[in-house]
Amino acid sequence: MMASYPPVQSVTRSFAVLKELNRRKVTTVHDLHVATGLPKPTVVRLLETLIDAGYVSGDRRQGGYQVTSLVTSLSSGFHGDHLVVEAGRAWALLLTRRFVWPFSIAVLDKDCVVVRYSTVPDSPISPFHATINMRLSLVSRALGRAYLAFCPDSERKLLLKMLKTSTAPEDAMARYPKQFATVIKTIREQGFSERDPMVEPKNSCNIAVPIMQDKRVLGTLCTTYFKSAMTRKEAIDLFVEPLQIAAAHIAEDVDRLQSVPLVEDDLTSKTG
Amino acid sequence: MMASYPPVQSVTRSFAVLKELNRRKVTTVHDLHVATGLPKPTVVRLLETLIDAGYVSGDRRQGGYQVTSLVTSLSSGFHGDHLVVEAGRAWALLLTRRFVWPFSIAVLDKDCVVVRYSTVPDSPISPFHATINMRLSLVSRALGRAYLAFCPDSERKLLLKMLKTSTAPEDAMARYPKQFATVIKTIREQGFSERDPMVEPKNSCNIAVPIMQDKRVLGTLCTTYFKSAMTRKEAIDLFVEPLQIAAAHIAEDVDRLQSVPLVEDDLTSKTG
DNA sequence: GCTCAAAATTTCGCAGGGCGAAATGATGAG
DNA sequence: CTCATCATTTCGCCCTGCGAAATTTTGAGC
Repeated sequence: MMASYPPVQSVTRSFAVLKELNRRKVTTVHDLHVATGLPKPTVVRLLETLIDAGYVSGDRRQGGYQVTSLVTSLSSGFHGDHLVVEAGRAWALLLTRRFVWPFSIAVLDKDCVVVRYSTVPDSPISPFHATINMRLSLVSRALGRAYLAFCPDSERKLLLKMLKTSTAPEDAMARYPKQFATVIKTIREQGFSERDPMVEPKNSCNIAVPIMQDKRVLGTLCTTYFKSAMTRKEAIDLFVEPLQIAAAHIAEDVDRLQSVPLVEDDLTSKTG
Repeated sequence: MMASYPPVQSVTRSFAVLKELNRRKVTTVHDLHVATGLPKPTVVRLLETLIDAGYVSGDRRQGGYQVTSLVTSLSSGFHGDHLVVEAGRAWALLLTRRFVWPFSIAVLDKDCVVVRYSTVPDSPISPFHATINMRLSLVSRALGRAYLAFCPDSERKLLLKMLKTSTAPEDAMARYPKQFATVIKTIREQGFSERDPMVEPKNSCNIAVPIMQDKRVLGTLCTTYFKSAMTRKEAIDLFVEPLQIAAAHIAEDVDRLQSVPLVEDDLTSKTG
């Protein structure tokens, strides 16, 4: 279809508002005004339309607005997510319930990773955190570095080859193979990755681990924390082990989903 | 907030279009025109806006239009789904991949069940099937009947008491306790439920099983098939066991998610 | 390859729907 | 109680979204 119309302005605006509402648990009119640049009467009008449609609830007295369960109708037709994301969602929620900090899952997409699941909206202490569908560098971001460090050598060589020609500023270190090899080596030794300290935001840091299956990386799992809330050492002591345990469980769940028979005679034929 | 504006027409329309796109894998302009009642130029204009925003892709030559992975940004803030839904999603997808027919998961909500997950968009052979967020009768629908039949006696008595005053036509049988008790007894004996044959659509049927935990029903899982594609006996032979096996796995996953320690010393203290 | 029904796309004049500055109201920190 | 700030409401205006009609495209059937 060759586009015959310009985008419908109020529709584009309403999706910007809804997307913003999905980024946190509760959002105010002011928050939406700031995030979208829309005049407040416009924000209110669109909010009221979303409330009328059932996708949003709340008002000022409740501290703001939030999405309702009905928003699942707006994405229920998309099931193309990786099995690792399907299997990992509940574990990420479990981690946020246990530790309160936000957790995310990312998968490889060409020469970067994409956040496919995030519990940012469920965490009351959310540093600026990659929102869902955000593409993150394999070179400078924790979620990406965990992928690069733990994927098979042949895959890493291929990815690094692609990254050498990348013009993205955050991929710059890929053009210094020796320096970056040291980074990769350190990550492999310690079993987890962290964001390049040169990359914004500077008030937070994150820790990521790979989700492995048969020496392949299915995806990566990470948390983010405020530097003001704990030291790096405290964060490592607190998060690395639970991240690794959860990653192992996610991998087990993927295994089971891929191999469990659903009929008794399938089981019989396998043991037969 | 007291509503100060009428809903923005084009916004309401665009969500109706997007919701419809989520109901199936691929949708045509004609399909959307029929489902929403909107004139085709209006449908095309809204579609182009959704494409421009990245939530939809495709065109006539691809057989129609479909939602993209970006729609997950429109619901990512909602995480209030029951753990049974989180745990069950991947299993439902697995079932559809294995059997091609659609599968759904529902949970209790007051005096009916609500479909919280459905693989209808992933199944090329989708009979009219309950879409996500649809409320279904406990009395006449398979997903609801499976709940009623297998929940604890005390809970069933309470639900039946509520249902006796229901004016919904599909709950009518709740007012004939003896007749309905026979239905419940049969379902318990055979281990699965089916939709009341008097309820539309008549060209399909479904089979549902409970997802049990400690004698409580966490939710229900079902499939739908065309009567023209197989006999009732063939459907029972094909689906009941896999449904029951998948339901057992889902329940196990819920158990593990609720109880697994994420730190080694938690594990130590438990075994200590 | 042609016909033709049906679906898809495009045009464009029009009017009313959506807009946002300004005004007013509500809230809560100090 | 004051007052800064956020929330809500008003309402005149204008340009955005509309949809009938026209045109184009598609593919089934022969």
